[in-house]
Amino acid sequence: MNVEQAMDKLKSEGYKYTDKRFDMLTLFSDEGRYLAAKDVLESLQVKYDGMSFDTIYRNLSVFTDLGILEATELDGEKRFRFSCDTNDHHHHLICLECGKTKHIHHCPMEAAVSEQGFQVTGHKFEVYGYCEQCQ
Amino acid sequence: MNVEQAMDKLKSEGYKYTDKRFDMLTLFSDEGRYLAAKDVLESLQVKYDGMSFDTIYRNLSVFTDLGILEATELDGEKRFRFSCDTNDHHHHLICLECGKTKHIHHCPMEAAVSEQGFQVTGHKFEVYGYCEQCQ
DNA sequence: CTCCGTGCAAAGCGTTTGCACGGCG
DNA sequence: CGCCGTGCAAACGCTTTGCACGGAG
Repeated sequence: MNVEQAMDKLKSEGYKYTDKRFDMLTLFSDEGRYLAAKDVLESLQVKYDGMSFDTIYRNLSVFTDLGILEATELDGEKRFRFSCDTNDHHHHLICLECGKTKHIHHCPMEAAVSEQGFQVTGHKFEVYGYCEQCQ
Repeated sequence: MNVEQAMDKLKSEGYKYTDKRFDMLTLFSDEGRYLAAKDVLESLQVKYDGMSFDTIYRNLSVFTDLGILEATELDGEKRFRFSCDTNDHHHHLICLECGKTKHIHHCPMEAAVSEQGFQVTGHKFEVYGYCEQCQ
């Protein structure tokens, strides 16, 4: 998925084109890492003067609902990243400093769970630390 | 670790004995599952009329600092459970309804991470779903 | 012209903190 | 009798929501 495809998806679902949505998606596409709402605001308010959290949050929510972004939560803060190819199930190494990620192509679910009577609906495997630049 | 050992630890670290602390620890010991602050309040305010979140949060913080409780975060809410034996590294199946947990004795870290240049400081592997009773 | 997207403001939720008092040691 | 633990109240950070206006289609 790239920015154009994401905007197409928006339109096909009845959402309108706006420069701010385009710029938000471009930001996520360019960065390719987890960003918090405040990171998005910081980036966009350079260009848009009155830009506030409301629009950010509302659009993040729209994007996530449409599967354009994927979300995780760290230290009570939601973070979002451009959705990776969903056909390729994987997990992330996440840098606690800059939010950059690396893929982990090993999913522990296969080996881990042999529980009877527990209906699994989801799982989370994340490794935290510091990337080469941030150490 | 049991309640008595936990209270001893508190004393040895210079913290005082209070009924509320004892009851909080007893609750966590009895339940043996993840509880949110509001769950603790709900349980203790039956016995203590003016009981408020302040004490809960402050003591949860103390307990966690001393390693008596372990914490995780789910849906923007901190949850705590009586610390399992720390010698036995493991992860949890967590019921999204009642918070009950089962241990997963397989840790994915060994198999997963062969990244160069990434300094790993922590990891999280949790499986979510519904236990037999809550399905 | 009709809604959707937006900014503004205020509220929401879980959590944290300053203060003064009361109780443990 | 000193200091820690507590309740009260207020503030906090992040997020969500009601409202009215302006811009996309």
